Amino acid sequence: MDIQYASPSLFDPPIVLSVADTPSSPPAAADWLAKLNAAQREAVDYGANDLTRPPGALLVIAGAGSGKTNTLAHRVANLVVNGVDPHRILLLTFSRRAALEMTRRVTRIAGAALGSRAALAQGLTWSGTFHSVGARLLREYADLIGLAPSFTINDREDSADLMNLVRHELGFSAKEKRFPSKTACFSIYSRVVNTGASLADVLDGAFAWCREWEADLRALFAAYVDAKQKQSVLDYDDLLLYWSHMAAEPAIAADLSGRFDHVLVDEYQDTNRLQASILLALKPDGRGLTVVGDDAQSIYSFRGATVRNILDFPAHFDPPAKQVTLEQNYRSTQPILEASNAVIGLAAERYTKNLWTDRASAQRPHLVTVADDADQARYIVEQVLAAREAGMKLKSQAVLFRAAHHSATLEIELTRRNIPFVKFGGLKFLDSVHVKDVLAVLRWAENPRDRVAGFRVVQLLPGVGPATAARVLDDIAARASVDGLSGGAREAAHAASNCTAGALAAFAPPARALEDWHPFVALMSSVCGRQTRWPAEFEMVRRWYEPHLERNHEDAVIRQADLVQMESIAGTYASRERFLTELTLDPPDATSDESGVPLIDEDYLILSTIHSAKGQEWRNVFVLNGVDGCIPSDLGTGSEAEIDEERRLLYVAMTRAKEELHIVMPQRFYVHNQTQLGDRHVWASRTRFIPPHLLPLFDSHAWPPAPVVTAPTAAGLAAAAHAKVEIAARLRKMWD
DNA sequence: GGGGACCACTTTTTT
DNA sequence: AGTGGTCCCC
Repeated sequence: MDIQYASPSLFDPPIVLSVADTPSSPPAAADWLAKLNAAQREAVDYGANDLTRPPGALLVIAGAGSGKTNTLAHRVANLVVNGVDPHRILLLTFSRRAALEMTRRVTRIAGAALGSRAALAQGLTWSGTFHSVGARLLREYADLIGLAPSFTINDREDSADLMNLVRHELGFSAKEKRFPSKTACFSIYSRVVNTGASLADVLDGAFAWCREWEADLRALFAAYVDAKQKQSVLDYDDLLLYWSHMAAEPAIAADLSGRFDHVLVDEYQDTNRLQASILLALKPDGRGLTVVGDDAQSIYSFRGATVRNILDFPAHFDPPAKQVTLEQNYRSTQPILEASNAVIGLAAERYTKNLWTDRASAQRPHLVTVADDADQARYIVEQVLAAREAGMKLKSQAVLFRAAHHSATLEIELTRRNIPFVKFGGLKFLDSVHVKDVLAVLRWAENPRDRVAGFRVVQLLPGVGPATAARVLDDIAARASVDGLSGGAREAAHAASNCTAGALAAFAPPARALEDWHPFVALMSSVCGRQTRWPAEFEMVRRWYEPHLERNHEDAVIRQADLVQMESIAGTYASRERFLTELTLDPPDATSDESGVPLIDEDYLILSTIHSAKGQEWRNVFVLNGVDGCIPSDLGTGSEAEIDEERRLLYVAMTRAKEELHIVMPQRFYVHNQTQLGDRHVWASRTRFIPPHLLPLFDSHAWPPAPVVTAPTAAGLAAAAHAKVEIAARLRKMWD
């Protein structure tokens, strides 16, 4: 089959490595590999210098801080040094940040080895998350698989909204007994897709209270899939699902897997069945496949990830995958590592190794008892500032927590004390209504069949509610189906675009919306017809939106500032489509206090959920709320498996620390909005993951320290008696 | 049919 | 704090 690549710009001209740079045996057994230990070296070298064909599957079990990223980067660099075309390497990472870091390192390492750094800088074009790579591939092959290339991607909320729309249409919202919420429906759907399990099994396992709705849910999901297809909209799961089906289709599979000689996957313990199936479809015999991970750090099972992927990996292939284990930890001091090992050692199921290190230290991790949330914040501020006084940058220090809201009190205290910070995880500014409103306009323009976006946009006008909005959308759809009947997916999309403007202009709005209707039609026809160049278009939408923002929100000024900031982000993307896609798949993951995002060179403290801290390290680490109910979260104690995942979370948090680790335990904390009792506080006890027999591994103390009662000593008084101090006289003198 | 007022409920983690 | 539902008036 002859594949025409839709966007050739994705492929930079292949890098030509000069013959002198690629000797058949790597230069002098490569001293650039000399710093690696034996196990790392084995992983890096495995099959790398056989130019005839890629080696069989490789599994690298890499404990926390064992130089995993470095090893993977060296392996990629080694492949390139040995002549593999970097364009033919697919590198799947967990986040965009990880992808950038990896590309940076590979460039540096391979550059040092080859002395042709500049050429390699643009080489690794295929690195990113499963989802973003999937989106790219799907756009290229869209025509072949009956997908409109202009498809838009729904984030979690959009997907739930669409699910809700369908739920209403099927009349499930009016059932006599309450039907599962849109979020619940969507979670169930997503879980079925990601785990590859049957609906019945998923319901039995994780959603027992929805068991009775199985038949209705099945009908709902069928209608949901139908709606997505009619609207040319994909959700996150579809990016993987379409990819996996595409890769299993013989006509496309050969071309697809032929594009990549090597596929490398980071954080393999956090992939799900669907992702594993994609890899197997790409590399059925495992040749050229490398996966790296650590089962002790698996913390994403709530999203369908399964450690079975990593455990069963070797046996998938014949001969079984080569396995290399990295056990030397280069990150943490020995006492920190010992405490972390002890915590993970109590897991019901233990798969791996104890990490070891030669970084000695006398300082055990601190286990600090404080009175409450407020004292916890004060303790951290005091310690952070003290460390900075001692020369440790704020950026080298991090505060980690189980749930995003756990840092609320600390954030207030930091703001009050003027300490800059950046927070990772939790709500993104993309989730706020005003940002979603503006994005909905752009998404609707990009894909006029996107009903969720259109529904939202039309209702921004005063006097337009769900009923009118539905009529508007029906008008547009009716027009589009007449005009677009003959063409394929691409033609239909174009036709739909024209129809939006036409149908809007012809629509008779309700009296209350009359005044706002014409500016709205003008905006939409301009945006749909691409009459304005890209970043300028954003400004146009923003200006149109501003009066609606002011009408609907008390705090319009703050929200306006967000949109202005977003406009400058928009300017960094080449097109509307790129902007929407990348923003949905890799949303900016940091938020900071109201002073705005700190400048690059400015120093700031890191606040992060434990999940978002994955793969990172800091010299000084504070873990908030080391108490039962927070770690483990009281919502995650249903089963032994859930508890173990919470334990791994604590393990991940602890192993982020290089030099100092503080686990802080407020003795009581406030619970807000309890239904019956209103706000109240509850007493908390130390996390169950640090039982009494582990206490010797920690340095336990309370803060603030009990005041030492001092009295003048007899000797002191005797000494003072010699010098009689005339204080009264001094006070008088002040006014002379 | 739109929308304001009021109430109950809810968020653990994220591509 | 924001959502979703219901009630009621325009």
